[in-house]
Amino acid sequence: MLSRKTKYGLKALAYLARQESRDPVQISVISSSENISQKFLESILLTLRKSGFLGSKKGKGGGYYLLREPNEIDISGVYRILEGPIAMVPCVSLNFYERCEDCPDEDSCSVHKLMIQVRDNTLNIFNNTTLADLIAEQ
Amino acid sequence: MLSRKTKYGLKALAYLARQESRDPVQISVISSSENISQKFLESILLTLRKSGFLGSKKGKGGGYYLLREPNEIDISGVYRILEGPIAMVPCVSLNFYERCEDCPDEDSCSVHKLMIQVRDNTLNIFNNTTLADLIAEQ
DNA sequence: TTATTAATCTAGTAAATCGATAGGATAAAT
DNA sequence: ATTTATCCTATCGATTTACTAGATTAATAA
Repeated sequence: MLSRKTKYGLKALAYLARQESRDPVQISVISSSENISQKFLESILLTLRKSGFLGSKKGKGGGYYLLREPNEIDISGVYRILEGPIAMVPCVSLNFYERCEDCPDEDSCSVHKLMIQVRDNTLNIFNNTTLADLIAEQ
Repeated sequence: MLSRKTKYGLKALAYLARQESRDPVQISVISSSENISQKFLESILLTLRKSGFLGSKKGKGGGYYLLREPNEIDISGVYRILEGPIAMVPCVSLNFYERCEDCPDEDSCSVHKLMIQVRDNTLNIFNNTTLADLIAEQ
């Protein structure tokens, strides 16, 4: 299940991608447009700024803005920052690998092989979808 | 992320599928073979029995056994019973649909379209993989 | 300089979920 | 009657989730 954090983060990024200019947009504007708790969104946008997706400006006329073009920001990067591993089990994760304590041999594990398939499929979608695709009409 | 419950459930089912006969296998045998807490596995197998995947027999010589052949049990059914929805957001779930409070219009939601793609891909794998595939060599 | 504005940062918190565990009830075999 | 093994209910500590409070800092405008 996708956490609200990730969902809200993607929606906020899509909102910023839809703007014509790259001028700063206030948190309050995004939160009310997208029906997201302002304080919660605050922490999400902060995370996205710290990880290099967004820039920010304080004070009057301040807010958040995209640092790259929408077609240069794919979903996998955002997902990994906000949600964590794309894989359903740590033992098939490319970026967050951990072995399972219960599993003596990954290669003979029936669940392992299945989860690699799921990971590859999801990764394929996330790697090949950008913010520009998210906001495309139709 | 896949819960341990689902992972253990799949491993236990795969274990039973690997047996040559359909004679009952005790929980303790499965739990020690697969390194799963016995009490936890107990509750998982009970769930699988109640949902029609397993049969059981009490007393000496008792245990759990598959009610159908491994190639007749696909992953999606098991996953939905143990884990819940296959979709990453309730608003794209086929079996556990719920609308999002924050979303005025699903069709124009950028996350919605993305999550439908992920669901379709995962569903495709789960619908077309059976216990027989899980235990196949190589 | 001062006031205003809006992001930054630290902390905390209620509720839900997860991964178990305890212990007795029930049914089947010897 | 005794042993065996599932059935069932209840509980529990730890973690995660989805927030909220409130003070601080930086940028702009008066």
